[in-house]
Amino acid sequence: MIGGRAVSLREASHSIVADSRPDNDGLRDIVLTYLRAGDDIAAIQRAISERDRSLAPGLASFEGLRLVKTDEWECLVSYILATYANVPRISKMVSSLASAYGKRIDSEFNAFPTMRRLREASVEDLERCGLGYRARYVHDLCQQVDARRIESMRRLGYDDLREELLGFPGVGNKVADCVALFGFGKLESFPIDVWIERALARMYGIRGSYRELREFAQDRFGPYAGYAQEYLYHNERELSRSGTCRFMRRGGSSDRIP
DNA sequence: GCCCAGGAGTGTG
DNA sequence: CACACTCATGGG
Repeated sequence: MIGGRAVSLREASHSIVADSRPDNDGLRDIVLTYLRAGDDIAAIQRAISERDRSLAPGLASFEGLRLVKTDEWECLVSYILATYANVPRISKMVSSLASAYGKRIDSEFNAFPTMRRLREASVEDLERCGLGYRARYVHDLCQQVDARRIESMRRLGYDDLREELLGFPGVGNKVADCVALFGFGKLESFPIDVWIERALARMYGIRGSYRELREFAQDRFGPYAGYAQEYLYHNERELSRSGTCRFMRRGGSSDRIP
């Protein structure tokens, strides 16, 4: 809401970023950093369209859909929790951890726990937060990661970052790519979950191992594959929920890359 | 009650 | 490397 008027995220981002009044600088930095307001969506969509003409017609309607840039530690733990769980439950696990170990912000909200604080939790403590078998992963992760480790990982390129993330307990291909994309801002990362598998099979008729699908996607979508993933993901979920589909199947001659 | 969830670890072929 | 099986639990 701006001035009591409902606006799109795109318009809100523009208004806040354009407003350089001193008392708005904090909010401006937050929007720039965490809502990626500096990303040139038009240029990104153009780059994706040039690589895959079949996506061009649908992309414009996703103009307001943005990637987020979250805290690396929070992102890492959250996606470890997200394995084999649905979204409402993931939210519940995160808020339970915050309630038990996070700094109190107000009567109904706690910040996500710091590494140091969460390290004090036993496996049993974490299970009481509803983590299930993920409690062991988070507990072991806390014993082998600290702020300096995360800091050093910020300087890595996508491939090296991915390898290091895969060394953490509870981190496989999909989680590593999600943390690389949303936590470390590697826009070439293309996380593949069940929805993306469905999208790639439906639209391109391909199936395969994680590596095969990832190489296909990165070759096809290029340095902004992460944005392409976000578009494909939401389109596939919309298709499942309401039957609407913004992207057509490939197959015509007009969408072929010369 | 039943089925599924924005998967990962482990063991085996 | 690819597959099958198991993992603990809440939501729909």
